[in-house]
Amino acid sequence: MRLTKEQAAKNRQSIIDTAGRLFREGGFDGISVADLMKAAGFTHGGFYNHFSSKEALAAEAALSGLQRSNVALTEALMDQAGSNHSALFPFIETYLSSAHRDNRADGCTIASLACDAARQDEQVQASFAKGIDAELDILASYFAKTHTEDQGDTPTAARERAVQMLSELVGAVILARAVAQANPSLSDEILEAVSTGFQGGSKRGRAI
Amino acid sequence: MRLTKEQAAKNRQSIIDTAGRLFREGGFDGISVADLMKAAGFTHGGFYNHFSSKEALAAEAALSGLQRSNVALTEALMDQAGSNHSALFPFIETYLSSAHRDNRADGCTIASLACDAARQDEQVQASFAKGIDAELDILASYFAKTHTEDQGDTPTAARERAVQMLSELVGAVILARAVAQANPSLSDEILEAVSTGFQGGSKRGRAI
DNA sequence: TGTACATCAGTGAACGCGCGTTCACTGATGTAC
DNA sequence: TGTACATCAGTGAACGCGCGTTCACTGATGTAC
Repeated sequence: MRLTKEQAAKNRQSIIDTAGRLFREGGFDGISVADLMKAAGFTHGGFYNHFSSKEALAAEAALSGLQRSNVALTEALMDQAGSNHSALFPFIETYLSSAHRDNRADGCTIASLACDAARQDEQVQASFAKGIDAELDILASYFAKTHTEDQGDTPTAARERAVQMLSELVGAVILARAVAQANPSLSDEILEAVSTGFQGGSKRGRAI
Repeated sequence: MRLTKEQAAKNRQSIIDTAGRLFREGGFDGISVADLMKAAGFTHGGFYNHFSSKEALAAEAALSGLQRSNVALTEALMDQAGSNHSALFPFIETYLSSAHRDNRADGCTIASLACDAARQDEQVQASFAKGIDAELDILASYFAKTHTEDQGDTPTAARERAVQMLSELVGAVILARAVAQANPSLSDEILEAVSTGFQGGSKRGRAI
């Protein structure tokens, strides 16, 4: 039953993609290797032909998920580069939507798995470090470009704002998810309050 | 070997406290009932004399940990009520310290377990909803009291600011922990950037 | 207050179960000649 | 280009292990009379 190299590589990527979805949904410990392989359309015995351990797959799946989001963010910011309004608005609105809160499998890898990452080994944390650092660079370069004249963002200040914004977005989605089943109105309130803050409706003057 | 009612109640609380520490450290799935009971000084067989399931203990431990933090926060804000500077500064500094990042067991229950809460049953989420809502009320009433004259915070705006601040603080600690082992300088940068924002050093005018 | 019995927190062995990982095997692909 | 053999992705049974939970048992406490 040996497969072509291309097919084997496709299957490997399919396992990584499926793992990404299922890990985001249920956590690294919430899905077994056997169920994971089944979901990808294989039996579990072949797993170790592709990965040295479940943890190694976790690191690859995390990196893949983070990079996919970063590519999408970069494209979204380029699409609207010439627009009057902030190109970040649609991204923020989507990120803080109830749809994103309610669909972990297809959502942000950071919001789903960052808590677990604190307890995983260095391989997994290295994926998060790479993905988060890249996302911060994307956001910082956007801030540096769009705000140089009127708000005087130095590269340092732009990076600081990127860290602050990512922290707030990630925190909001995590909080909203933590209470979603028991208190849906609190969950909605969290998403809306943070969204309002970024829309410039807040007294804190945090309009983008 | 029957114990006095007081001793039994003490033992029960001891299990809850130990569970809180170990759950924050390793996640709800990261510690077994047997190890948990051992850490509390008992054999595992007696567990079900106190709790109907591991999940029920998780809900109790989460609520207990959240309430403890809320009591501490309330006291900290009262202690400094007459001060010139914001009474929140010390809280924020402690929250965003590397000591807090590196000691999950004794730290904030939200920052440690909120991601996992999204995947737990409604009992656990109810604990988070109760604890988070209470913390938001504490912060909001602080904002409403200290900023009424000069910044015109309505109760609604105060609550919004509470949600935004808690999201950013929780998000920052989670991000910092996710990359701590693989990229310590990125981890430090995250804590410092968010701390700087709250100190009013940012261009975003977010001074408390 | 004293006695007899029910209660129940604790012990430690045992339960079934699912986990991550290993293994012998299959057979089409890849490669050396 | 054709043939012979090595490679390796996939299969499915099996491994040891730790998990959450249950159980029979112990014996001091709590309670009814």
